[in-house]
Amino acid sequence: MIQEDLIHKISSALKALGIDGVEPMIEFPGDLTHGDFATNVALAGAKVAGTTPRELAEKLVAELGEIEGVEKVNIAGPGFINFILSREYFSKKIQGVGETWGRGEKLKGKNILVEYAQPNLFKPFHIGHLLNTAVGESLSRVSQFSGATVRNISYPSDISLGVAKAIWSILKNKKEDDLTIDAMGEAYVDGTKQYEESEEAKKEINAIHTALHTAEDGDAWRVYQKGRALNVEYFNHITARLGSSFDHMFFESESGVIGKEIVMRHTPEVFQESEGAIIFKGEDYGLHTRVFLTSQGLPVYEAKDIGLLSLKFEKYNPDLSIVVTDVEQKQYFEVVKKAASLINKTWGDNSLYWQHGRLRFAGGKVSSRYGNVPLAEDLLEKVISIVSEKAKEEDPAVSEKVALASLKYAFLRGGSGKNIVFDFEKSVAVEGDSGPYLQYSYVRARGVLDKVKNANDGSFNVPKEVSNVERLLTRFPSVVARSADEYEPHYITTYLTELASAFNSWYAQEKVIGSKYEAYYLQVVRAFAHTMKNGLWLLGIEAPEKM
RNA sequence: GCUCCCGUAGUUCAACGGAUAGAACGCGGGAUUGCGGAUCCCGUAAUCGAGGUUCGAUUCCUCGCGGGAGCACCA
Repeated sequence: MIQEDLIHKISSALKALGIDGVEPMIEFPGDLTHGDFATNVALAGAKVAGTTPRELAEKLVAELGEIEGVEKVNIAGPGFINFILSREYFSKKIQGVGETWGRGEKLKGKNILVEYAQPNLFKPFHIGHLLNTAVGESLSRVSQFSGATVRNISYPSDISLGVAKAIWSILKNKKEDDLTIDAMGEAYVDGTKQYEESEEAKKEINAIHTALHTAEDGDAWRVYQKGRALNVEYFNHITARLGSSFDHMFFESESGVIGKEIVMRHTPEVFQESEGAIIFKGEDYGLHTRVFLTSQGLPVYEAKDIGLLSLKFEKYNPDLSIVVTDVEQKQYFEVVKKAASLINKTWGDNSLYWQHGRLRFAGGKVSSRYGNVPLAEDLLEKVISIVSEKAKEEDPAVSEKVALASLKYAFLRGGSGKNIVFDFEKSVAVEGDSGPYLQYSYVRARGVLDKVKNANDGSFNVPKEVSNVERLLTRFPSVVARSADEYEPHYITTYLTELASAFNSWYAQEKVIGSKYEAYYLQVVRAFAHTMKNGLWLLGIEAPEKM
C-alpha cells in the first residue's frame, strides 16, 4: 500500500533530520488539486526543528527522494507537502478493480453481533424502526465487508403492558378469529385509550399483563400466542422488504427471567435494595441510578438487558456486540453497561451501544393510521407514489428500489447521534444529494458498458491527465475502512455522492464510446460501476439495472 | 436542580486540529446531434457570542446564549 510506504518514508526522513515527537501522518486532501496525499509534518515539526515550516518542508522533500508510484512532490500553502501519484499508479489500480473492490481484512476473524430493528410486537412498525433498521443494516454490512463474521439479531419486546392492552381489546371485541396485523394495530390503540379512560378496563388489562408473565393458560394466553406468531411473521416480512434478515431473535420474555436471576445473584455486590426495589447505584460512577427489579420483584428493562447479554454471550460469545438504538437511550445504556461490566467484565468490554439520532418532522404531515407516528409501510407507500410521479416511473419494482434508496440515504446522510430532520418535500429527494442520484449514475454507467459487448484486447491508449473520478475511485477502500473503524456509514454516503458527481461531470465532458481512449475509459466506467454497486450495498441500497 | 447531546449559507447536511469552510435543495442564468436531462456548467449565500490552548480552531478547554434529550419501580 502506498499509504504505508509514504508514512514509512516520511518517518525515516524525519529521523534523518533529527526531528522527534512528530507523528508522521498523511491524509487525503479535501481538494483534489492539492494532490493525492498530503502531510503536515513540516508544520508540526518546524518548532522542534527551529526553522520555518516551508524550509523544513524543503529539507524533508530532499530527504525523501524518489518514491515508487509518486510522480511529483510539491510544497504548498503554509508548508504542506503534497504528493501527486503517477499516471501508471492510477491506470493499474483502475484495471484491478473487481467485484470485491473495497473489501478489507481489518476485522478478519472477528465475530460480531449487530442487534437492531427492535420491534414492539403488537405495536405497529413505525418510521423510527425504519431508521433503526437502516442504520443497523449498514453497520452490519460495513463490518462484514471489513472481514468480520457478522450475525444480525433482533430483540423484540414481546411482553409488556402494551401487549396486554392490545390483547384485552381483541378479546373484548371478539377479533381473535380473524386476527390481522391491522386489527392488532387498532386493538393496541383502542386498548391504550380504554386503559386511560376506564378503571374497569385498567383492572382487566393489568390482570392480563400478570397472566402473560406467568404464562397462565387461558383466553389471553391463546390470543397472545397467536398474535405473537403473526407479529413475528409480519416483522420478517417488513424487514425483508427493507433488505434485512435476522439470524436469531431473542425475546424479552426470555431475557426477563434470566435477568432477574442474575440481578438477584449479584445483590448486594453490584445491586442493592432501596425502598423495596433492587437498584444499581449509577451515581457512584457519575451515572444515573436506576431500578432493575421492582418492589414486586418484576424485572424491568434494565434487568432484561442484563439477561439479554447473558443469552447473547452464551450463544455466540461475540468479540463485539453492537446494539443500535435511539439517542434518547444513551445515558440509560451507560448504566446498563456499567452494571454489566461489574457482573462480567467481558459483557462490558465487548459491548457497544451505538445511538443514532431521533427523527424530527418538518413540513407536510403524513397520515398515520395509529397515533401520530407515521407507520413504516404507510410512509414507504407514500414515498413510492412520490417517486413514481416525479420520475414517471412505471415499473413498481423500480419505484420501490428508488423509494427505499431515497429514504435510506436521508437516514444515513448525517453523522450518527444527531437528530434527523425529516421533511417530506425535501427528504424524498430524487435529484442532487440523494440516493436516486447515486442509483442513476450507476445505471448510466451500466448503460455504456452494456452497449459495448466486445471485450478489449488489452492495448490501451491512456490519456496523460488523471481525472478526478480516477483519483476518487482509488480512495474507496480507505473510506470503507474508516467507516468501519468509527461505525459511521455517513462517510460512505458522502464519498459516493462526491464520486458520482465527479463521474457525472467527467461523463458529460468525455466521450467514452468511439474515443481514442475507449478501451481505457471503459475500464474507468467499469471501475466506477463496481465501486458504486459495492458502496450502495454497504448502505443497504440496491443498485438497479434500469430506472 | 443534576447529567448528556447539539448550534455551519434561506433550508437540509459535510469538513480524521490544517490550505480558498464543501455539497444539495431554493433562487438567478446557461449547456448537450456525445454514449440516459433523475444529467452537466456558472452565479448567489454560512461557522451563535466572549475568552483560552495551539505554528494553525467549525473542530479542543472555560463561561454565556439558544435548542433537544435523560434523570427509580414504564418500555
